[in-house]
Amino acid sequence: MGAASALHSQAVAKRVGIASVDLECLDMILLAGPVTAGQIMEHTKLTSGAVTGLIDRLARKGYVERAADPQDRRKVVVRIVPEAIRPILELFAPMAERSAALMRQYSVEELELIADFVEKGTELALERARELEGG
Amino acid sequence: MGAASALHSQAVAKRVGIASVDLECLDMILLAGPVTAGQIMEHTKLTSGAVTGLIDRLARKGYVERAADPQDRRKVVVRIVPEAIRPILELFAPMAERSAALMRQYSVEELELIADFVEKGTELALERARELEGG
DNA sequence: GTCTCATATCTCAGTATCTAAGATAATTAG
DNA sequence: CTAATTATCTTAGATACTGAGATATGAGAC
Repeated sequence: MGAASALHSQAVAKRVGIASVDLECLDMILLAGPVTAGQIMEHTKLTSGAVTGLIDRLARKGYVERAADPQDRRKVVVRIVPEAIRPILELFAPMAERSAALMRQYSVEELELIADFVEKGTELALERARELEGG
Repeated sequence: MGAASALHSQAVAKRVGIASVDLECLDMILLAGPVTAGQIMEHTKLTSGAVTGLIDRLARKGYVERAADPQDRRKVVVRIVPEAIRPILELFAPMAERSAALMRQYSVEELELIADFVEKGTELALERARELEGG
């Protein structure tokens, strides 16, 4: 399912005309609200130089804007430009709708069971990833 | 969960010292048996030139071997070298064991429900990806 | 058989992205 | 107020990808 989901994202990215990493990053900014370049570094595991380039690409296409953080002026906060990403959200909409339709076929108890499994599986993967990075 | 799974794969790839795409490709060859360069193209959505380079990298490190297809000598079949990938499989083992342990906490009926949901979700993503690529 | 077209992979030039190291600027601690 | 730290940007060099074209094999028409 992870592989299928990655293929879906890749297909959307190709339609939009941006790289998969760039789209993934855009999604992250959308979900996490305005984020700093450093947060993008942590999330994508890219170096600072690569993140600078990534933000440059997204900004050049108008999807995001850079702004100085008033609290800490070393930081750069990156904000989504809502109008610009609307076409992208529309490409995701059919998948979201069909997922919702799939979920409606299950009872609340069943969905809770599935969600619980998914959360535990996610935690397992994240924990093991941390282990591999650390030791 | 897809993102977490991707992070786990990335962490394994980093430990092994190869790129994520290369590891993903190795996994595919392992699952699908000996495959041709063309099948790798389809799976990874890379161009033929990129796949040549990818096989070169895996072969140089000894993980796979090239061989001519006796049926069609234009084709190049790529085979896993089992001894070489053993250390990689060991890095995946803990995650596999813990996933198995998680699954043992559920009844057969519950697991069937979850598997069914996952399969349907996978099909949804693949179908939508095909739509985006086609129309 | 041989000619043509299609298929499978490789090669190569140009482009893009990444890493690593170092520069710049702002913040924090002593 | 100086030194150390933090956050981002810049740059050079390495690597990988795309697209076009080369090479070699296979398949069908005649």
